[in-house]
Amino acid sequence: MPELPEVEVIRRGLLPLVTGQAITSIFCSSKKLRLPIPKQDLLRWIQSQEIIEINRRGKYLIFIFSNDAVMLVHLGMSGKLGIFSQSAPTALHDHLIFKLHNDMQLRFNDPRRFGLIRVFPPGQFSHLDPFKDMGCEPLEHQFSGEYLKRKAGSRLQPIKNFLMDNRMVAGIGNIYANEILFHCGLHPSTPIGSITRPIWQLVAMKTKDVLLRAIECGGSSISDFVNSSGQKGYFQLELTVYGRAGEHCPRCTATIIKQVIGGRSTFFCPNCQK
DNA sequence: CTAACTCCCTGATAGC
DNA sequence: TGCTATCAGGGAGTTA
Repeated sequence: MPELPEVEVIRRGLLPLVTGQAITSIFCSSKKLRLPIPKQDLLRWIQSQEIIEINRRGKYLIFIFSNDAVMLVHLGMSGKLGIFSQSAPTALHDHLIFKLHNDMQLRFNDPRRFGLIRVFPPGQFSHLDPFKDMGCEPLEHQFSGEYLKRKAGSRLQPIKNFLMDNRMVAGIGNIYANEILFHCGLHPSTPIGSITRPIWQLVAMKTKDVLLRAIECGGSSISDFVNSSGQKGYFQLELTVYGRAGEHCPRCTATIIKQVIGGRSTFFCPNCQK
């Protein structure tokens, strides 16, 4: 389940392999992802164009092409992007394949089809800004305790739901919300309206720490991008609480608890997180 | 206005 | 061994 760090690692892994490459042909499956794959727009605007850069906003990858067309890719729950040789056999659930000028292929594989591919014709991207409601990038300067406090207001919402709300903070999913709150010593149900300025500053700092550390972990396995099994190991980060119900807290002797908060599995140490 | 729920989808796993 | 039930969850949409 790629969240901001995984998406960033994928971006960095792909960059040196695809920038400057023209798309010589495109294969699309007819299966619907979150939305149908825009086959006609891909053929019309992306085919034969060169990849100029790849950016990221939250969990979205933003491919910029030489004609100024833009393709957004969201990996959903199970989406993967990888570079393969032409001779590598295609896999079940390969939904989009770009054949590149250097005879390699960029493949998008997504078993659960929660992913999303969108194409913006040249000049249309900023016009229809799909990120207008998205919150701050947590690794950018303006993401701060002040920002969080302002967004939170006096509402009763549990902080975990708040951190996972992409209108508040971009790119944080269930796993990193759990990890961040552990490192803050905050109970996931803490009402955001009750959180003080210094604690918001702690949240901002720990959010940056956890995400940056995860990106660094992923960076060490970037070489796995070119192989027939796609990228693996971009999940090398040692998770402190997520998925560890019943195990001992690494900081004290208490047992980590699993509880559903906001419809999602939530893991925390009942002793360290108050 | 917020908050809580539903749906989309397949693969891994638990239970029988 | 082989079946079925359950769970995983991002984001959009709907309901309360």
